[in-house]
Amino acid sequence: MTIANKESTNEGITIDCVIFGFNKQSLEILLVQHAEGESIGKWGLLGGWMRKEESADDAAQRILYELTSLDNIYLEQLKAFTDPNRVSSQRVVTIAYYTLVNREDYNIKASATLREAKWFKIKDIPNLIFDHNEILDFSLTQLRNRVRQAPIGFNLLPEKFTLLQLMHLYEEILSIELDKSNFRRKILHMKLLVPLDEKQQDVSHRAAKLYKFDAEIYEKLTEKGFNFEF
Amino acid sequence: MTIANKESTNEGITIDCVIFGFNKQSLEILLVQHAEGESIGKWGLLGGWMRKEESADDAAQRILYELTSLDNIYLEQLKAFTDPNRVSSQRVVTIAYYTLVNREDYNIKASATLREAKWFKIKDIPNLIFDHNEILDFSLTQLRNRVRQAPIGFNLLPEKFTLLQLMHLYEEILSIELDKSNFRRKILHMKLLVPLDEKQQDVSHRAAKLYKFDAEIYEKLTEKGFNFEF
DNA sequence: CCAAAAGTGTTGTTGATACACCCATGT
DNA sequence: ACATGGGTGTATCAACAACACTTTTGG
Repeated sequence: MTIANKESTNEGITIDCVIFGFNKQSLEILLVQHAEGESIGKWGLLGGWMRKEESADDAAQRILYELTSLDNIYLEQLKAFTDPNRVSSQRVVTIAYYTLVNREDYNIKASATLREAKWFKIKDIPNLIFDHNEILDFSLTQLRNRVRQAPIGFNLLPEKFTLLQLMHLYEEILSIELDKSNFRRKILHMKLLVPLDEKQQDVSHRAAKLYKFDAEIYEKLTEKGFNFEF
Repeated sequence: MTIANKESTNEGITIDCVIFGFNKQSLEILLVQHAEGESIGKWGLLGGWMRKEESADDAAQRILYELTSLDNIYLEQLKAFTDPNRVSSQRVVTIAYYTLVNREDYNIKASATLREAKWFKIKDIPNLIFDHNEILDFSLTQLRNRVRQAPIGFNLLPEKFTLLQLMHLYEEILSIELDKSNFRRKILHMKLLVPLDEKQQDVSHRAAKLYKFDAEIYEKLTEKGFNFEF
């Protein structure tokens, strides 16, 4: 994020967001181009100063909204990065967040954005400003752990999805190969997904049934002692 | 932590530590008594200001050392707590840590401490200053999750321990009951523990074999794809 | 008819669970 | 001898992996 414009901000604390998206079977990250300061043109995480009257969660929501116009996004605090030398010119502590967005939603609303933003495949991440590569690595590890313990992967998919889409998502995030049949059994057995009376359209093969994830069902199962594990 | 004495500190950022210990089959937390300000006599987490030239990790180590004289302790960043009103008088962001200590080590070295400190059982935690109860609750949830995913519980035990001690530790932290036989099988099957040529002393029943945890073995197993799961 | 993905069925293996039982030691 | 915890053995069941198979649909 940019080291300028501190009016009404909390001294020395910024927010940085790692924004994950999923597109055509690959995991991607949204980066923004730096517009000011020493490092014009370099890519980095989306960030901004935390304001005096807002919490870090609120600040992250605001910063995310300013870029994407997206609201109500899955957002989780990652870690505070505090190395005194992480930014050369002055001391800045950053509180990093990661977020999972549905690329379809994003594509619709992201028109009126201020900064240059672009999706990068994990393999193609360039050198980023400050310690942003480190933050990104950390967030990837975190995502890989979390996605096995809680049903958060759905946030990367459209509301209605097929089981194979979901399987490809897990394969990509965890860098593993899965067996179609076993994956179906395992997921359906959890009774977490709502089967819809709809099928894929315009595919040149047998159309797959669509499912959606229901957070309420998950809550109820959790109360009964159910534990999502993949 | 106390809202005073900010010379050479980073503006508005403190460190708070949730210190877990395990004593006679119950999980306990070390709290310190507030000596200054509005809330004299109230209990809270051990805390202090982060200094300008140190990272949060370093600050946490230092603050912990100042109280306990303990070095090289298992310490992990929990979360930044940032509600603008979490401290009434002014805005203070805190970066919370949790740490697992071996009570035996602590008892030896904790003599020359500055503040009044006391161990509390989880059930007996009083009302704490600021949002420290919230931080504590969060750390408990975190501990319960982490202890199942990584071999960190050993930090709460003496270097040499019996399998039953370890089992009681898990039972207490996770609030569950475990089967002795099945627990032994599961843990020993991981081949993570080193059996020692030593037995318990001075017990009024058959003496149990002692084991120790070896971090190097764990590293090697992890490289081979082993995943600690309890 | 063929390609491509959807979806079902079968089987062997592994690991968790429940529980019964014997062993060693201090009082 | 008995209480207390240490330690072993076994039967049952559920979950998972591997893999073969059938079904639907567009081109």
